[in-house]
Amino acid sequence: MSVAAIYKGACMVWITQRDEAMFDWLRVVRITNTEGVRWMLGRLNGGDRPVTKRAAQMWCARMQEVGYVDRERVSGVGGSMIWGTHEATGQSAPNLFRQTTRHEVAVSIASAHFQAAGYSWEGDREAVNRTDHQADGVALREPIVQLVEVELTPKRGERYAMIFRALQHRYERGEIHRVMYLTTDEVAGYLGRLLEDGTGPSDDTARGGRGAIRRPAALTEQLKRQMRQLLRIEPVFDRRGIWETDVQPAWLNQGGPAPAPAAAAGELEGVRW
DNA sequence: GATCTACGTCATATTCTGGT
DNA sequence: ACCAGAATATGACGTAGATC
Repeated sequence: MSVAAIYKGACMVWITQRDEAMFDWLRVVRITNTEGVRWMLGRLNGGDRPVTKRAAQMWCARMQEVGYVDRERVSGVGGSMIWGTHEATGQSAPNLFRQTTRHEVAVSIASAHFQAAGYSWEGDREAVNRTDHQADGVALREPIVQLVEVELTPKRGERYAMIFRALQHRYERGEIHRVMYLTTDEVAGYLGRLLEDGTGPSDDTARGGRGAIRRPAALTEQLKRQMRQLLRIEPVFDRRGIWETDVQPAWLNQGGPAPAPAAAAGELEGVRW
């Protein structure tokens, strides 16, 4: 193993391949928290379990001491935000107070869980046009290509209709096999109703920050049926966007190989998940 | 074997939050 | 503003493993 010793005053910190792999991961996800570090360190240590919270904190403290990691406690979020410094990742520090930051941290936790379960993880390709959709990440485990969406607040029904059409298009082209929605309880309930009868939530619970969500007339029966096959919805995040657990959910190892899109086209019921 | 880092557990300190 | 409890971070210490 290639190991570099970094001296900072009287303190010496070993930078191992594992640490460099952590920096690579931080370059992809940009920002995370202690939970994400726990699972990624566990994965890079060669296991499928997270290290303890203390170990993750110690790793952050060591890397912070030599200037490779920075962190900050943010009021109301819970825990510290953690990111790689410019020296470690070549990227500038993230803005901790953007609305999307909580979402980015949640995506990083999802990424860490998938990788701990043996998937590889990469960012989705950019949307090719206005009707296309870029997911939060892609979890790969040969031969299955799984898009991952982290959904902490519900979108408008019309927006979902557009996204679902884009997902179905990508599925039919053979680009992807499945889509996993990792959500809060609230969003899971909303999406579940949306895919069942298209009614969506009552107006007072269906606020995505842009007013009440109305009935999404654009969601056709065919699209709902297609999405019930293509999507899987798992409510793993709490209201803060934290997914805190020491055990991997069973569904990370469920599903088996997906059928080719051509085969699935005529035989949709119950084959993909 | 000596020395050093990594990581675990337990105890303690600090910070945040919600109620009065 | 103040207080109590919860959440989170930190410190101390022991053990394991790597290196010389």
